[in-house]
Formats: sequence, C-alpha cells, structure tokens
Amino acid sequence: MGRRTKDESAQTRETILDAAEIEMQARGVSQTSLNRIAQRAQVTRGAIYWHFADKRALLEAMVARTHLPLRDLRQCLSQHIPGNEPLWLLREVMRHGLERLGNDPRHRRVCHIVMHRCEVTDEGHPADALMRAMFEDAREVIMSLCNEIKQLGLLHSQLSARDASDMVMAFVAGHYECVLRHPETHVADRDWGPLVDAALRGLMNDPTQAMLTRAPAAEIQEPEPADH
Amino acid sequence: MGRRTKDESAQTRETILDAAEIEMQARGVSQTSLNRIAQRAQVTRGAIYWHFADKRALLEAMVARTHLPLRDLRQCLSQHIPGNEPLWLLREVMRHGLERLGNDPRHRRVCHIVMHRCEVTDEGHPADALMRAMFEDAREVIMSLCNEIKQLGLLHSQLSARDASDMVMAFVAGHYECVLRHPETHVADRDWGPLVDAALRGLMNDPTQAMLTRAPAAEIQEPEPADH
DNA sequence: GTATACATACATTCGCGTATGTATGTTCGA
DNA sequence: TCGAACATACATACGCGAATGTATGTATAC
Repeated sequence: MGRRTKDESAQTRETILDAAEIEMQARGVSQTSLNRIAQRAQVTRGAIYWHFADKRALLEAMVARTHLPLRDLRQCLSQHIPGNEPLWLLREVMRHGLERLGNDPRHRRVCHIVMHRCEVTDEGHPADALMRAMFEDAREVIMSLCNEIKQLGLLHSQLSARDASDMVMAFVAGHYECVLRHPETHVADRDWGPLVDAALRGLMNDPTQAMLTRAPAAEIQEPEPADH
Repeated sequence: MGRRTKDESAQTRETILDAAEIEMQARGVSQTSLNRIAQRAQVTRGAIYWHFADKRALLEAMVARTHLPLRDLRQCLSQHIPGNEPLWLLREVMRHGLERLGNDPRHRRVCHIVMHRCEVTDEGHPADALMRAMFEDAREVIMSLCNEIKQLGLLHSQLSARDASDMVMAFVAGHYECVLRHPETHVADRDWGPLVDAALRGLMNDPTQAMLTRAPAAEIQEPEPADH
C-alpha cells in the first residue's frame, strides 16, 4: 500500500490512537506491544513508527487528545454562575469533574490507563506528566477557591483553606479511584449532587449549611476541549 | 556457595522481598527484572527461583507480608471503644487506615506499588487480588457500620447508607492516592482527626454535629498482623 | 519527479524459565 | 559418634520468544 491522502493519513493516526487506548486499557501499557496496537488498527508497526517516534510519544499523543485544563472549566463556569460565589463555583467544578467520568468515554479511558494501567517510573513519563499536570492544575483552581471561601468566613473553624483543598482533591480523586477500579460496584453515571453537597457540608461552618441545602443547579454547558 | 542453614535461608527470602519492594517502588513492577532484584539482594536469580515460582508469586508473597484484614481492626477497635457506638467506630477505622500510611513504611510501600507501580491486567493478578480483597474487606466493614448509623437515625436525610459508605471509601482512597502519588505536597504524617471529622460531619444530620465536635480520642493499640 | 505514507525485513536486545552444577547442612544407620 | 547418603540452597549456563528500533522497499498523492 503506497502513499495515502492527507486526510486519510490523519484518520490513520486517530485510528492508531483509538486502538492504543483500547488495548492499553485492557492489557496495561507495558504489556501492550506496538504490534497488538497495529493489528487492532489494521496497520503495521511501520505506520505507528511513521506517526510516532516511539511508544512513549504515542502515549503522550494519546493523553494530549483529552487533556482539558481545569482553568478553562473555571473560566467557563465563572461566566455562568450568578454572582460568582466561590462556594457554588467549587461545587460546580467538583460536579463537572465527576460527571465527566460518566459522559466522556475517552476521558474515562485515558484516566483509567494513566491511573491504573501504567507504571509511573522516571520523571517526564507522559502518564506521570499528565497526572501531575491535571493534579496541579486542579489543585491551583481549588486552592484559590478555598482561599476565597475562607476569606468569606464560610469555612469550618477547625479547617484551613489548605485542609479544605486537600479534602476536595481527595474527594474527587477517591471517587475516580472507586469508579475506575471497581466499575462493577461503583457506577459513574449517577447524580453526584448529594455526594458533592455532603462533602462540602463537612467543610463549611454551621451558618453555611442552610445555603448548601437549597440547590442553585444552574445548567452549564461544557467548554470545548482545546486542540492544539 | 553451598547449602545454608534454615534461618539463613529464611533471611535470604526476606532480603529478596525487601529488595523487590524497593526496586518495584522505584521502577515499577514490569520494569523491574528479577536480575535487578537479585543484584540488590546480593544473590543471583537462582536464589529467587528457589524461593518463588516466578515473578507473580514473588509479588504475591510481597503483598501477603503486609495484608491486615480490616475485619481484625474492627474486632480490635470494638473492644476498646466505650459503648461500641458505630459512629465512633467508623471514625477510628478511618483514622487508623490513614495513620497506617504514616507509621507503617512497609504498608505504605506495598500500597504504593500495588496502586501506582503495577499494571493490573488479567484477573487473579496478585496486585489486583490484593486491591480487591482490601477494598471488599473495607467496604464490608464500613457498609455495616453505615447501616448501623443509618438505623440510629444519625445519617443525613438525603443520604443512603450506601451513599455514606461510598463517601467514606472515596475519602480514604482519595487520601491514599494523594499521599502516595504526590508525597512532595501531601504528607502522611499528620493529624488526620480534623479531616476525618469534616468528612463525617457532611454525612450526618444536624443533631449529630454536636457529637462530632467533642473528640472521644480513646488510645487504641494496633492489632498484630496475623502471619500464617 | 519527489516527498509521502506506509509495508516488509532484519538485527539486536533483554528478560524469562529451566537445566544443571556445586558446596554445604542434615539425617540416619552402624 | 562418625561418616556416608541425601536434601537443600543456592550459582551458573543456556535456549527461547518477544518486542523494539531501524533500514529498506514501494506505490501513490502532490
């Protein structure tokens, strides 16, 4: 088979990435040979080595396809939340983070691979880099929101803004862990609202409780993932 | 080197397991060859193959060294908690689960390996088996405690016992995730009390809040891990 | 015609499993 | 009690498959 058109080439690239996602999710990154990926994508290893330098670069491209900076989400949300209250913003950030597990299969697959199907070893590994990038990105946004909340005096007296941030991060990370590792008992396609509220309730002081009982529930549209 | 005494042999076995822990934590399970482990343990691959059938069995033995069923912890705790209140029991279970991260280096290393340094693939894999065993074990204990708490009417009206159990599991799993994956920002050797209380506060109804503000803080001794 | 988009073929490496060698502890009969 | 026979606890050596990376072939789009 000789040279193909540009569009076909780009399509081949996507097909390879799709195949890599599926194979790596099933067998793990190191246990998935480039040959297996090629077979599923109906190409040969030559095609893979044409589009990607090596396995590492392939993984890198795979995770790059789905990386949506949380900063963008905050930007988007803050334009839709009335009054820009940090507590509601935080609440929506948490909900959207969890709901993406249920309605974005690609994000779910890539997170699954990066979290549980990949041995993180040396620095600079694409999976590790993605995890740290997402984590740091989320932590920055959440930490700033928690600081604002603390400033407003909404936080429980025993908790620092840092504590609250840690709790929120652990809350989301923990549910990601449960849903991805134990899908047979933990389903992602559920109403996360009550759980998010319960988590926040524990972080706030008593007078804030009333606020959290009534749900603002503004409908918000997802921002498009930036492809570059 | 010829035959060694029984005690020396057992010592060799432990040395190999120690070396495997360190190497696998540093480089990941599949990236750690038996040769590397042998070198660190100052033996040859022959010694490893004498003590263990293969790499899988080695991993299995490694995780078996640190597996402490949560049921035992509950047994132990329930004898020390005055009145056997399920809420305090739950609180202590959560605290001990998190504190073990700080004061049991071996548990910490093995959890790190099993959670982040191992590609879980086929069923029956020792790492996957351990994860599921620990998870199911913990879920059973926590679920029963949540049921008791629900029976007592302490739970928030919007939450089922199952919801509460999910929250507690995610809370612990999430902090494990944060501490093990991002040790530079999340330290395990801290006072988990306020965070545990915050998590529980969100799950309980208003009248229960007062109970959670005063700390029972009974000193409890760890149960010995059963070696068999 | 030429760069492209692959397929094919080949060399090399690497880790695993096993077969075998060997020196020493252990046991048991005389 | 003492030494031979056996079992043990490794070390060494070898064969194998599998995966990687690269070099080269080739047909087609531009």
